[in-house]
Amino acid sequence: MAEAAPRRHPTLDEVAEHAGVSRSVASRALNNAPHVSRTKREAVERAVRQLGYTRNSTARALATRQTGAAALVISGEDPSIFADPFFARVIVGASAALDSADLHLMLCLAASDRGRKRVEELLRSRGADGVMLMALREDDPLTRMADEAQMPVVFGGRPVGSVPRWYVDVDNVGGAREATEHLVSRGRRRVAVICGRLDTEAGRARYRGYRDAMLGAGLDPFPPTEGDFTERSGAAAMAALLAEHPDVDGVFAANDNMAAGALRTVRKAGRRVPAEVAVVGFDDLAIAQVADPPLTTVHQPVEALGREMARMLVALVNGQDPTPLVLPTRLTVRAST
Amino acid sequence: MAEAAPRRHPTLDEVAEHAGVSRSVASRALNNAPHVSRTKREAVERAVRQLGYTRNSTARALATRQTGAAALVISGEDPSIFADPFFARVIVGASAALDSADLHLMLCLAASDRGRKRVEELLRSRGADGVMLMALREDDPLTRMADEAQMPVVFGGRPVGSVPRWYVDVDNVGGAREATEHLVSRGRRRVAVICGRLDTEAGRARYRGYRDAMLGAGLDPFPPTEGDFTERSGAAAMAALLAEHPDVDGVFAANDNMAAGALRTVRKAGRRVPAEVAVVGFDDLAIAQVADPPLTTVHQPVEALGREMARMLVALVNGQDPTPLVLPTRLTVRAST
DNA sequence: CGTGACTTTGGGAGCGCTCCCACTGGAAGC
DNA sequence: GCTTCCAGTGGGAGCGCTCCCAAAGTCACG
Repeated sequence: MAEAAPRRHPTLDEVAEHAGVSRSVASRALNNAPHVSRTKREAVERAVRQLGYTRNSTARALATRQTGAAALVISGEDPSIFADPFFARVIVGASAALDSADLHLMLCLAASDRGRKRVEELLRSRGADGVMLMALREDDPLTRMADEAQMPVVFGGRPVGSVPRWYVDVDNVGGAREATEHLVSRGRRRVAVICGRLDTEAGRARYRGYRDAMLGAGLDPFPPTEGDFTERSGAAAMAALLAEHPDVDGVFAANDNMAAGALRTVRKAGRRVPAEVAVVGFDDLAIAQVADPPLTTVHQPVEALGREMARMLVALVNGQDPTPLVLPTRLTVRAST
Repeated sequence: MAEAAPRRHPTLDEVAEHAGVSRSVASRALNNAPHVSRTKREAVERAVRQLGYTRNSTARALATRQTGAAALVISGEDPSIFADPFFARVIVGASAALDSADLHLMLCLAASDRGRKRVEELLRSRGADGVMLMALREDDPLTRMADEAQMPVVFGGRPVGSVPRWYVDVDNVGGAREATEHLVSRGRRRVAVICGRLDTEAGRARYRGYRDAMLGAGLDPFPPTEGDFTERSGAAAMAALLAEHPDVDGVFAANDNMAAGALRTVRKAGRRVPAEVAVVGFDDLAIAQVADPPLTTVHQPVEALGREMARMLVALVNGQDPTPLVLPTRLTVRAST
């Protein structure tokens, strides 16, 4: 026609013109909406193909007030927390669930101040349809931002000191209790604990579970020896434990990384696992199976955690009001106990 | 005023009215653009504060034709490939670089057909300003999509069989060669190789490096024993190797996961590392330090890989024409050799 | 053949922002 | 005193889409 110039991106108007219909009809045809005759629908489809048209998602987002994206925000002082494969698996689960709801995933590592600023900007400027929040710590500035967010918020794990309206968590207390009871049932009496960060709810809850189990068994719980969920901190905590309580015969570590570190220290100290010291972890990540000896651990459904967070968010975005979820854990016994 | 109704989201027009200026001035003030008097600028800032205004990022995106987001696409048959902590570290690097360019990160795990469809949709509908592509395999459908993408594309690692215009890679050949030469320098003569997937460029390049080094030392290279970059596959490959070539005295594994698996098998077979069999890995991920014995490995700058990909993309988005980058590797010697 | 009940159609008004441009008025230059 | 210049200003036209709504066409039924 007149405009043979190869425009970069054809618009819906051009498709409509090419197909000899109005913009409205073209739009309806594209969205598989009703009230379009068979002929015109086909004409539009042909025009789309000939022009290589793809709808501009930004314009659509503006008109519909839906961005088509959900954000996953991972808090933490420094970005290396994200190196924990735990998050990778959460993402796998969330990504799958978002995929089936046709939502894209925006990943925000809110480590630096700048990162947090940008998250705040995102939450306030409606750059996403909803947000999933993880790894919050005590007095985390993200908690306030979440309150002020202009969109639905789902928490992964509960924040410290408050119970949000919507969250997906794992039965940390129950899992830790079961792990500790298992050690006791193996005849251990001096069962120590290597805690995760006690400024996280998961860290606290797992200690609580340990404590409950010890008291329930009529044993003295150890005071918390705190790690930060890394292998290195587990190794250090175990060294401290061995120095102070040489008669320790069991250890519950609040995650697998720290349990692996503990294993390393115990081995280096020349003690045998599980004969002299039995060790239980938490998470059941890959490292648990690779550890030497393979780690007895509390399995938690990590992909499911991500998936359920995403599903809950999708429900919220669709105007529903889902109920919070606490996923069960399950003890997996291997050679370390 | 007349409209005392508590509107959900104030618009720029409302801010302008509240501040007694025009929309244009308000916009300029918000963007720190020139041609705004001090008084009006302050009036706008006050109005913004009073109304709790935040700019609608979608509307802005439509007007500027910039989404403010970059996508990171990770290919792969099944999503579990993403569990490899390698990607987490790439993300940490990329995220930091994108942060300083004020771009958000969209993460796409293009595992399923549906996932790939959605990536294609994203690339064609300009849902991002640019895209980083990783873990492509031979004849990967994403290669074609990348060609047709309506935005800049940066490759992480080279795709099989072609050299894209913009990429960041790691010196896989050089690293593998150095690893193998190191084994030879330790007096090993029967040095086997556990390859990564040979339908990836990294897998092939690392085998090539191994082969070069063996030939250079006047030794017979082993034919490739192929793994898939997982610990389990490394263990299996090592078992096969030991069965077929009981006299193996050195192994180069194409990544740390497989090297760790090999370590496990060797230990189970009752051979000592490194006395009887020396093992070298590739990547220098956390597992290398935790392995028993700690793994000699080819360190690659994983965060830097992500960072440089992001930087290159930012440059492209800004209309520059950066040059491809190949990052150096470095052998890190530990107790396994 | 009129009437109500649909379905199909396209015009137009947004969604909330940026940016071009024409206009004003005061300072500087001659 | 009269141009020249430019910082400051606001109107208006998009960006490309969705969706409301009024108008036109189709059909069956009494």
